[in-house]
Amino acid sequence: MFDNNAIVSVRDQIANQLRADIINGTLIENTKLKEHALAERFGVSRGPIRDVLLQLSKEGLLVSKNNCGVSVNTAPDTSLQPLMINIRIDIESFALKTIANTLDDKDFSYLEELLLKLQKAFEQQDYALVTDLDISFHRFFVYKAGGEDLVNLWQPFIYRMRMNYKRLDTADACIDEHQGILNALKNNDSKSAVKALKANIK
Amino acid sequence: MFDNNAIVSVRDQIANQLRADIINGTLIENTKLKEHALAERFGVSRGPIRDVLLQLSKEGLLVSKNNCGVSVNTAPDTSLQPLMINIRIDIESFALKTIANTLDDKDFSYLEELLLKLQKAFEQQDYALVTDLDISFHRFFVYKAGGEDLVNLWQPFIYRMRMNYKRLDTADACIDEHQGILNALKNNDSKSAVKALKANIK
DNA sequence: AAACAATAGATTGTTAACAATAGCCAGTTG
DNA sequence: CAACTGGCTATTGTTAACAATCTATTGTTT
Repeated sequence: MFDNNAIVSVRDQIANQLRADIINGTLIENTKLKEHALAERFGVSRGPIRDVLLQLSKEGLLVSKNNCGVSVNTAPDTSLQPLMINIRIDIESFALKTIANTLDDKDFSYLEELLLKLQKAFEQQDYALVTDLDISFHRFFVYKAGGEDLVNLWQPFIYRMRMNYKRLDTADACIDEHQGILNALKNNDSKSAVKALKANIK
Repeated sequence: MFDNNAIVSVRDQIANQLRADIINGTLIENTKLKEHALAERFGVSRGPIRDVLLQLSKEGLLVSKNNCGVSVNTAPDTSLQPLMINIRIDIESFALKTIANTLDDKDFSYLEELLLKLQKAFEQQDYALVTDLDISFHRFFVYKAGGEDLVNLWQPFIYRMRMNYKRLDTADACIDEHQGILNALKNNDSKSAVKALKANIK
């Protein structure tokens, strides 16, 4: 996940693209996705496409009915939102507490760089990239604390939640909140980090 | 999920079988699963098998490395267990509170029947079935409260947790705990239901 | 005209052959 | 003797054709 080898499988590339389209609203709710059309779009056969659709269904972004194809899932019912927020906070607080005092300079510069890119993405109004970087920032903690394993449990929540608020905070607030988390980590102050996190998740 | 049509896709049948094998310990950690062998075992081609492996990887029961096949995942690190227990309780408490006062006789008799089967499975020492029925009991709440959507978020946690304790409680304790939840629901006492739930999850 | 049945088209589910890749073992070289 | 290169085998990744299923339309019947 955070190793040097930047090779990404065809499947993951397609999955990332479709995920982005759904989260950004390019693909609207209930849109039916046809395997053949997607295969043509990405220049592969239907096999890998089916893999991707299955994957995204497991993540909750798509819903699939037997022999009836898959379509873009509706945003989760708002009644679920408080629950999902709680769980995100549970997981990410756990992560922050776990990794506090274990980060080195390389980790910090990775996060700093992420925030710089985030700032730039805001300036260029590239909101797809904003979302991507935002998620990457949080994923870093989760991965550090619980590895691929915990990331797999955590990811569906964040993806599903993102379907609800297409509109993001103002740039300044978002950057500040993330910077708050990062600063607290630098000071080995996990309590403040969690506090900053809670301000960020809503 | 709980509708009459009992038709289950080939994919799901195979997935259920493999899941059971992993949770029950028939398939031990780090066992490498070969697509061709599985295809032969289940009498299908490699296509559906690949789908299943991808699905179970998303659930965390398997891990997959590019071009290197999939193998049975190790049980989650014990440091994650408190977190996972919390989240299960979060979700299932939410579910119990949500559905309290909404259940009808049909629901209750479904749950009663489940407990009867559970008792029988214990008597016959069919622990695979015990696990299955236990999970079904809890899934009922979660589905009622949040539909397929919430089930998808919840399921990976329960599967992953089940990898840790192969050994189940004694029959009596397990039945009693579930009966406690059911009784509280019948009395529309969601508070007691949650309390009984917390006793059950550990 | 409304309801039902049959048919045609489109779409997914499955299969088997083909291509690419990783791991392993032998043979070679310093 | 250790380390490396090369090819071989086993396994996964991909493809395109075929089978099964669903949707919609059209035609028939009452």
